[in-house]
Amino acid sequence: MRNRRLILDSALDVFSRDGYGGATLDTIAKGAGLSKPNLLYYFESKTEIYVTLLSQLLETWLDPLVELDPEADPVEELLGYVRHKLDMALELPAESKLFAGEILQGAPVISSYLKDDLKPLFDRKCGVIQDWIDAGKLAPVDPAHLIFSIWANTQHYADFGTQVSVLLDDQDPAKRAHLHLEQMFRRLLTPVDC
Amino acid sequence: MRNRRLILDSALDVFSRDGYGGATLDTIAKGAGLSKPNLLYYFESKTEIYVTLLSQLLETWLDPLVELDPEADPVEELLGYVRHKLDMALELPAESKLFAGEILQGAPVISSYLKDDLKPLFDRKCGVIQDWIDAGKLAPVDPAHLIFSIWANTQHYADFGTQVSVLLDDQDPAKRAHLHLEQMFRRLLTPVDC
DNA sequence: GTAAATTTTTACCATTTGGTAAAGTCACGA
DNA sequence: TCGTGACTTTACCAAATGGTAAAAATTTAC
Repeated sequence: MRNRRLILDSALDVFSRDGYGGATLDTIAKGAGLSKPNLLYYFESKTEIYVTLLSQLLETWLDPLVELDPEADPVEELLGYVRHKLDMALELPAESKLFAGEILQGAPVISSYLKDDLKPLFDRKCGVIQDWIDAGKLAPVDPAHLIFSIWANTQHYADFGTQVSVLLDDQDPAKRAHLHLEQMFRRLLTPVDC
Repeated sequence: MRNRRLILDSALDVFSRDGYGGATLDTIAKGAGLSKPNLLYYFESKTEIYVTLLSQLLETWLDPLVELDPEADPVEELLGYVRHKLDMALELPAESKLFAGEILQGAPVISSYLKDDLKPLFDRKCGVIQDWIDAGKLAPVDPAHLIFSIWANTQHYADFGTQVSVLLDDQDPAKRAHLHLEQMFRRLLTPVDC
């Protein structure tokens, strides 16, 4: 069904721009080139569209964290994760904004996902990072807050993209953002012994 | 006028929780202990409440950045800024979320503020940081992206507070967040010559 | 104590919104 | 060619929402 894709594409635009409460079925339908009742032939309700969108998002969104390989070189592995997350934020800002909006409003829809899926993965990866530190392959950092700061820094370029654009005179932030984050996290993570 | 304050307090709650589009005058009025028409005696429209709230917010929000003193010790001055911003995020999460929601939606209300007020201040402070670097008192960093990363890391604890709470099992993140950010930015900013 | 000004309530209203019913269109296989 | 199932349109509805008019209540000033 091609129309389902068109609807979800349009809905991603609208929900990420106007928030759940500000989005209307008419706007979404128009964006997909359909009438509202026609849209409701493919989805039962506004909420169902929103939930579908978030579910699909979550599947791919956490993937980079899953990939974090305990066997690889810790610093490079984490820097690769930073790069990957930054690229995702720069290339898929709407997805990032949709997620941000949902969390901002207290995660009414995905709170059970956070507890049941994200939390165990998060704890596991905190363990991996702690093991790296214990092995002396990584400077001692707080694993949980390290992950928070990676998320915060990368998603900032999507979620606060409007502000970033204004402050940088609309120059493309990608290159300098990459360099800055690489520098920051390399310094933080490289074990010192000089 | 005490009722105006009650209305703004309630509106801050509602707007930051439900977003502009999701907020309703009835909800705001109920939160302030008033009826909707009574609320509209004090404010002309929903938009006026929202704009008033944002204006008041912006006044105090940027203050810490204004205070950044070119004469002080660079590393300690910037670390003090980080601490201050983190404290604000932890103590006034609703304000942070209101701002985040506005930027997330493309800053429809405050885009002129960003261009006319924030941008000049931002450029000035980038200059200060660059001077510090040129004087060898700060490790070479990209000033603009340094500020972004300070904002990103501190506001994260407010804007994504829901997620943080879930992942940390509701333990208070304040102390560890402070330690982590201090460590991260100290390493990034301290000039190396060993 | 009373008139004027301020504040609050009651009763509305037009529009928007999420959603439905049902009639119509279209492709396609028998 | 007819029927069947998938899809689309038209016409609609009840509830919610931002906002108004005007009367009623309350406070303030003299």
